[in-house]
Amino acid sequence: MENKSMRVLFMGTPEFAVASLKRLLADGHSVCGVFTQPDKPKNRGMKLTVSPVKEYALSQGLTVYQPLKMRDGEALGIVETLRPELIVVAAYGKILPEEILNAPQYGSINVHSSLLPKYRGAAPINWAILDGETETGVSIMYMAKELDAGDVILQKVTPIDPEEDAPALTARLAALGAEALSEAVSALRAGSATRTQQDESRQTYAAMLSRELSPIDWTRSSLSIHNQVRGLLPWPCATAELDGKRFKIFKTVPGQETNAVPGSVLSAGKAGIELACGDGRSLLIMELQAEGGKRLSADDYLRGHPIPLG
RNA sequence: CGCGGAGUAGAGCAGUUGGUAGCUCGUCGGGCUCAUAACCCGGAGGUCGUAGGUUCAAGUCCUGCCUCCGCAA
Repeated sequence: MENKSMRVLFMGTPEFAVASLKRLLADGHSVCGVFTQPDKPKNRGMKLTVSPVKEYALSQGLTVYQPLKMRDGEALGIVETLRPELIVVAAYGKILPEEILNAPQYGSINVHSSLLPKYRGAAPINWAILDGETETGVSIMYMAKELDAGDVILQKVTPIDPEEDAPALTARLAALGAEALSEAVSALRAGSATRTQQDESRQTYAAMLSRELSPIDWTRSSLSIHNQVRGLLPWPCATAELDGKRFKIFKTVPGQETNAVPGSVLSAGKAGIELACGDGRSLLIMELQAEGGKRLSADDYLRGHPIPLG
């Protein structure tokens, strides 16, 4: 067992990355340090928020580093001091310079939640859903200077359920990613890891999400709006205006055929709030949240807030 | 101290200028119907987030605290 373990420097920030860090520890690797984004004032009251990776790392007694910049030499200094055999990056949120990537003898690898070369970039899971993809997966690849463009070591594919939302898929891919990472590290250690160049002609880019993507355009198809709702969770969320108020929409179900004007409310009851979309079909809102209110099922919401049809 | 909204029956809401706490749904009992997320009748269920204060009287006004949420990041 001893000779199978690696001295690893881990870099990651959100919940997605925690599964991979956990797996490295469970596999018996020696995690010599953890890089994560600096604590930032966030949320209501601008409270200082600690990243999920930092929280977990500290609970395991690991040493956490939160360099502000990757290129001022300080980060490289830390890496040289730690002397990792391998750097593992999972949704760290910072671009690493080549000096750092190439420092470890086994190099640096990344856990990316898409089937590269598709969906390079910051929000691959969300965009896969937004685009209505029926399958996605995780890739473990070497890190190259260009973002998410390095040679792939291995990939794992998984279907996307038509009702699955981004948080659910993220959780599954985090587990799948940890699994793939585990295999990749073993292969690297054993010298049996392969590397496959990405087909640049097929690459697509998953840009960061923004609130501009939120407003629902009811002239679009029922299905694409449904994808928008599932893909934009947990942030920035699809939003709709109903009865003059703005709502976050959390869950929808594609409905029936209709010839009503897009955006009009066809019914509002136990089954949900049914609106007409642009492709002659309707969409049922099942879960929503008004400003200042909490997340409610359409049924619960309607009890205290009748919505006029039309 | 970034801005703002909210805590009232199991759930969602209303409660006007302070004066016996109300609505919809659910729930329980009964009835009606071939039938129904149907309809009718009746009942149970609330220390109004919490601690104080003002008052003859506080869900309602004032102050502190707790919790939840929208915006902004």
